[in-house]
Amino acid sequence: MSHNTAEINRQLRKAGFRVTPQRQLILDAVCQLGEHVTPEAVYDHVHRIAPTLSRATVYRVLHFLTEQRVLAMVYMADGRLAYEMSGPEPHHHLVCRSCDGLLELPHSVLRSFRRAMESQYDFEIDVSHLSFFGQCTDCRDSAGA
Amino acid sequence: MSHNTAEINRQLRKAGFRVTPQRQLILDAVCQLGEHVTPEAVYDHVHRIAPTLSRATVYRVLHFLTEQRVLAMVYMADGRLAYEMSGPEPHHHLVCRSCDGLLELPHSVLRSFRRAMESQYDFEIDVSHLSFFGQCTDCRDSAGA
DNA sequence: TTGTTTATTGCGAAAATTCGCAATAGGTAA
DNA sequence: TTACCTATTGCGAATTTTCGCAATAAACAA
Repeated sequence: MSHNTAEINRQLRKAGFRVTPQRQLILDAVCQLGEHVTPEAVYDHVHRIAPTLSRATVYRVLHFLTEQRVLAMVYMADGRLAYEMSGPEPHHHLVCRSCDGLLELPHSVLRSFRRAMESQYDFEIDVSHLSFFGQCTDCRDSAGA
Repeated sequence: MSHNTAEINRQLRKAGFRVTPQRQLILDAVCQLGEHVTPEAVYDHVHRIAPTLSRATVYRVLHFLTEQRVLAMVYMADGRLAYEMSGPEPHHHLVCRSCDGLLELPHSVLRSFRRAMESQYDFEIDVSHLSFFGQCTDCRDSAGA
């Protein structure tokens, strides 16, 4: 468990929300399961510990924690939705549509783009996590051969 | 109807796929319904004309036409998936999470970013349509007040 | 502690999306 | 035109995601 539970709980309470065992379990699950965690994976994991915890709650909590910026939504190549912890330093992915491979993109790469949107459009992009889809070197090479 | 049917059909046949009335109806529907068209909207529209056309087919054709780059997937602020024609000149959106408003982003803005990814990571980003989420001026102002 | 308020959960049903498979019908070549 | 091959459809069932509402239990104040 690498997230700061106490800090997160304080933040939620301060905003008038409640810290429930369900929310903690689900957060722990995402944290342990790593990157690109699907709702079903969370449910499976959590259901073993708390068999009465319902699917609906998993979905609701996942949404909720995303709104609170504790988690970040991640789009998979197939269009499905997954989640992961949204750490203090955002990171991004280049997702290859052909091989489903992931390339990490440091946040610094997005900084200038974000600033440009702010100055040109007065729009504040949420960059907690972005995924870009396309083709990696290897797949492009083998396709073009 | 503003898409070049003949050209698209030719392209599909050339790739070994078939041009069916269902596919044409669904494509026409997306074209007519405009931007950010949901599967349900397509089904409603198409179902009036062809009552036996099934939901499954709508989903399959939407996926298919996206793979063929005829349509582009668009993520809505709530995480749901929608579709739209992927014209010759891509355009992008700044989507406000608070008011769901859309700001058009000309493709030129993305060009340099795309090139950077290509030279730095040798990764070819598919930029047929991108959506960035965040907050627009108005919502930020009213929230911060 | 105890009581009050109301955010949150669990349940079952609804809605949305995907899957498997037999039947249909495009494309092509003779 | 006809016949063949197989991509695609429609159907119904499975799976995933959302919804509505009554019951529960966090947070907080007394």
